[in-house]
Amino acid sequence: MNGVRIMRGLDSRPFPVSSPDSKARLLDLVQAAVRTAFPEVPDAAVVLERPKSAEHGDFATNAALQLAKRVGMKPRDTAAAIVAALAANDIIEDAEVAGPGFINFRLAAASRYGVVRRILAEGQAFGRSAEDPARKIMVEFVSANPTGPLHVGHGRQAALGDAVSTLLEWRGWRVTREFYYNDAGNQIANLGLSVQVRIRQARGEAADMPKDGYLGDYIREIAREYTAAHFGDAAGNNFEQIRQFSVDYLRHEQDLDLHAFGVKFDSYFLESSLYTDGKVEETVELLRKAGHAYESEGALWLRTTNFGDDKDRVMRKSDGTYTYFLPDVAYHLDKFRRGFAAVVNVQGADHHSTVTRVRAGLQALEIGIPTGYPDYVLHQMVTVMKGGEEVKISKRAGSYVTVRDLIDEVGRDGVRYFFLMRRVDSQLVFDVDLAKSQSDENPVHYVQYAHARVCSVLREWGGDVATLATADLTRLASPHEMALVQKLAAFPDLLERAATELSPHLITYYLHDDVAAGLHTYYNAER
RNA sequence: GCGCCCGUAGCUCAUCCGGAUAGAGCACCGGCCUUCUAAGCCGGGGGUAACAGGUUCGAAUCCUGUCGGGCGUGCCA
Repeated sequence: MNGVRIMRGLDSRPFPVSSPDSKARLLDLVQAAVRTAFPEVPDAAVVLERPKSAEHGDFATNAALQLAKRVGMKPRDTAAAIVAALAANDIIEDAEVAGPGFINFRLAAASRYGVVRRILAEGQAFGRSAEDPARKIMVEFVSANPTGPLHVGHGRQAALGDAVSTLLEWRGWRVTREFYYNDAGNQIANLGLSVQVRIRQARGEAADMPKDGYLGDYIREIAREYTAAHFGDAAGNNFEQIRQFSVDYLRHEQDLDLHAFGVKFDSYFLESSLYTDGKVEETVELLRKAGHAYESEGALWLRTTNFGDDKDRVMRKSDGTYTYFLPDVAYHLDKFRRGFAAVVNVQGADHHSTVTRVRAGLQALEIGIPTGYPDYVLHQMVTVMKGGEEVKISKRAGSYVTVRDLIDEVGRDGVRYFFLMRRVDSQLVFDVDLAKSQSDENPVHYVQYAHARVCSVLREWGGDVATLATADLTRLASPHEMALVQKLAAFPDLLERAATELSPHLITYYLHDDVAAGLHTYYNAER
């Protein structure tokens, strides 16, 4: 369990569904059979899986392989005993012992095609769960500093955060999407200074960039806007006003980017509010009271080594200002107090080191926040390919590929899909030329094309989809049709898994490899 | 040095809380256009899952080590 090792793991209990499906009924049957055949092992667990290969039936279980040693029988004999103990029923057409001791089940036609009726009846609700207001969860993502445009890394975060949120909603969670602005601290001061320098340079004055100044062209643009607006500060001397103007300007730009990307947040949280509301000070006090803070070399430290960190961390520097660490702890304390017992943070893997630190800080409060709070989805880095070459990204030098660039060139849906195609722990290569291409090499195109064909078929047919609910579905008996129906039946399980593992890429693969490929095969074979 | 992620077909990648013959798309080879998008379909070749050990009835999957790539390792965020 690589990518999610860092996560506490979400509660995977299934939410109640409207009516038990074939899988649930089959599971009951098999469990009963195991208890009948082997009453001496009442705790035997039965797991039904959907075989990769259609020739292994609709469902399979390895229960006999697991049980064989405990009951002192050969695996295949164990499996045969379970099959023999199956109660009479109308959903299993065939149960056979296969391979080393698997039991493969083939469903009766009525049960297998029941899923089609179910999809027709439930429509978009298929596979989803009703919202449970008691299950509140926050997904924090993007959280870019307002010091520049959103770049490709933020794009991956935006796509991931929004997709994870949607998956959780489909599984019944009440999700709050939140954006955290680091609008306090050094970087913002540098932003203000950088803009101030550009304002003065534009006036023909000599002014040097600070050491960590921002060099991108957008800084000149902000300087121009500020000068144009004037604010009675033609000389660019009102630093506080320049700083505020720059932050507001960039926040607005980021809002436009997110809007173009179709991502909406429920709330925005300003780091600066943690200071103005006294939450930073309060957090320090709580940590002191819990006895894990100490002073050394003029700084205030937290003994995070008591909570799994490899070294203690500075909370307040010797110059009296706070490191980013303390506001982070204060922020997550605030999330907890707002009633979010579950929180997922979507971040780039370059922030990996904060995970242990923030969790340690929350434990050090000793107010009953669970270990492993919050959960993290950490994604690996993004590189951009264009014209067969990697586009180098340097924030310092101001060379960039922004989210807006990608959206303008590729389109919103394509950009989102590309960002969701890979496991989060894989580095992602965004090939702009591929994403733009109208060819079957482009997975987005392949999926969209399948959808277009479905629409086309329905249009040609011209009938009412609702009437299909009463059609004779057992006529869907060709291998292509059966395979497609099986794929559709697997969707609810897939959805649950993708939500529990916070892994949207499972859905993109399903759409591409199973649904789109299945539809293309089906239409062309049956035409 | 230490920590985390990655290494699977020519390419891009799935599969990873151990299961059946390691899959998909593209690329390549051979077939298929009077009917809904040939932007497609059917068939075929292509694999020591980086490498070496270990655990197991069974390892791409778990453990150990080695090699290679990425990201961290701050009184920056």
